[in-house]
Amino acid sequence: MTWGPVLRHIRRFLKGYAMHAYRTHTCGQLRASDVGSRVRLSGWVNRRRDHGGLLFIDLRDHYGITQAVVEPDSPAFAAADKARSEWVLTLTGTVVARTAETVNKDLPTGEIEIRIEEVAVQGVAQELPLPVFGDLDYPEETRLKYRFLDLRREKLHKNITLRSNVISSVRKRMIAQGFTEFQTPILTASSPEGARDFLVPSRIHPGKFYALPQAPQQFKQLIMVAGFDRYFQIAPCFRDEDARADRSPGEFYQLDLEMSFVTQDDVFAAVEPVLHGLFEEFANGRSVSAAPFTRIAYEDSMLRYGVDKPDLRNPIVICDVSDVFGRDDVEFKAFKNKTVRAIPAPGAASQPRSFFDKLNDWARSEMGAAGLGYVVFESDGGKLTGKGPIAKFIPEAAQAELASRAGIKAGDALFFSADAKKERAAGVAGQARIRLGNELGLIDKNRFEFCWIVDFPMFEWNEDEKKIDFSHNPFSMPQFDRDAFLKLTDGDKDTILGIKAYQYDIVCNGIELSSGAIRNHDPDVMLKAFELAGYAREDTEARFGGMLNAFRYGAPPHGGTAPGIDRIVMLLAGEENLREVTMFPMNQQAQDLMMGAPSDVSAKQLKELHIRVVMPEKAS
RNA sequence: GGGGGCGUAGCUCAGUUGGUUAGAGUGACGGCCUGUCACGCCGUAGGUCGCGGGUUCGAGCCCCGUCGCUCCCGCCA
Repeated sequence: MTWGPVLRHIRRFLKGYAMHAYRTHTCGQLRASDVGSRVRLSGWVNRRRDHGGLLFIDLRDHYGITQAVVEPDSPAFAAADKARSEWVLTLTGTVVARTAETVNKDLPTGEIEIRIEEVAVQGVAQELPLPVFGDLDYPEETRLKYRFLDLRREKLHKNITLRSNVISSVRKRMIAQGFTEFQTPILTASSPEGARDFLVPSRIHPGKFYALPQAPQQFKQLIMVAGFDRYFQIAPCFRDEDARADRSPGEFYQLDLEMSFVTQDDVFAAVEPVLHGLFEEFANGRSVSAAPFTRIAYEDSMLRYGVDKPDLRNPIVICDVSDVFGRDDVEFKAFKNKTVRAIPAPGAASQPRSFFDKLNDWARSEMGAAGLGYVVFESDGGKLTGKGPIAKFIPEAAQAELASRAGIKAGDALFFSADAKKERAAGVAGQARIRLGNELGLIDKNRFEFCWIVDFPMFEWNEDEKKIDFSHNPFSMPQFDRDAFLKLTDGDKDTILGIKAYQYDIVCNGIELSSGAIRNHDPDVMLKAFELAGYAREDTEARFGGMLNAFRYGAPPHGGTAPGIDRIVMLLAGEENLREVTMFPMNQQAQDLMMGAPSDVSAKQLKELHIRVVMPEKAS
């Protein structure tokens, strides 16, 4: 006789009855069909409701909330009664159906509850500096210091989960498009252009430093030179610049991508389905503009929207009316010989006087403008008539011209931004357009409107230093005949400043999601471009020798872009601050309040790194 | 580096023209309550009004300085 079959039988028997130490189900799992089962759940005490003769405990985990109940005559009551908010408990009991009146329709588990038979305390919690239950707003400092509590809260927990799902979807979509994921170094060389670098001192090489990559820009181009054809990476990027609500201090993530043997249109065609599909997947009822996305030349964007990242949900379109104010019959002297941009404000005629004064004050104080003139158009016996402080300087015919050019109808107002400098007039008009869109409620929050901004200028005039600068990315390919480009000299200033680059941004709802370009893979053109921007050939060779050298051994034409992951998640989550979609963010002063970074280091560590700290002198 | 806003109980906030003992809600603690799900009711504890200085008979409130947080400008190829 053998014991084998008997042991197997016993094992099978025990498996049916012995419970897992912590849980048989999650807190979001049980349904009416589970009634009668004996189950074990583990989680945090979300909420405790003590009715004296009856104690409810809502147990919460990542998956959901389940109500548990215990009565005073139960042997488990004493233990359950001690539990407080955010204690971690393991509850064992039987699933019972709730009566019709006590079903909670707001919870997926609302048809049942657990009748508590055993309570095990896994972890107690002190009084909370930040309640997990509820969605009240709390101070940033508290939230960051107790990030682990904030992350338990529903909104943040959801946002971070969304972020993970977004990244997972991006990977799938990129791989499906034939891209291959590669890692690039975190410790690399300091790059002379761009933002301030984070530096890491070298122990082995005294006095020398690594830099954290601002972006894997040169690496991804080298990957193309290496023949991998299509690269992507969810790439960490590090820039030591001051923070903003939509700009994390220190570090952020990009969907970095690069492709070989492509034109600008090929890059667009590869990126559009990824972004469009991604946004559709997580839109949750919101609409996503159809691919192919609208393409707007930089110059047109600056004219029509006053910014290079227009929010196309805003229906307001700016137009130039300099010539109307230049006419002899228009007497408004303040606008003569200036660039004048007109910003229509649909329906603003019914706004009180304070609305116009407030906007004017804002333009003067925050934008440093001379002010925002305006004309209110009303119907006067079927005829459109301008009213307001400056209307009397504008004769009827000129008013009609302004109205028709700006698409004004009765009940609208028309604001004017004027400046001797074209860029300033455009900039103030652009900010006024955004403000008017918000204040007049013209922005549909349930839409994602994408566009490409294309044809950025390759160079710009630096007025302070009286020289030509790169206006965006020095590695972009100029839209110019190669031979003619190589022959350009300093004397061709106007021609040079007119050169566009194969440089483009993706914008969604007024947020710049990414910047990209068809790269300059021709060493001669690259040296020439840097020469035009005032860098001697030797300097360029010294600074970008690695990449230039690579281009001399057979470089394919290539291009790419790098949408910001954090900003994408921010848009999809409907948040206005990156900290709401980042698991462990730093504060605006680039400090991690939970971990205490940055921190002092020991004298020994400094010595090993050949570093001596010189504290800044305190102003006295 | 510069500008705006904020700083009062563990937390969210109120606090009148400068006037007696600085309040409410929430959380904590104790009591009552058998169907709640933001449970309800009663009670208790909890304060260097960010910090320092000044004006005043008297300052949470006014002034100066300072620190912290936040938003913006600069900066972010």
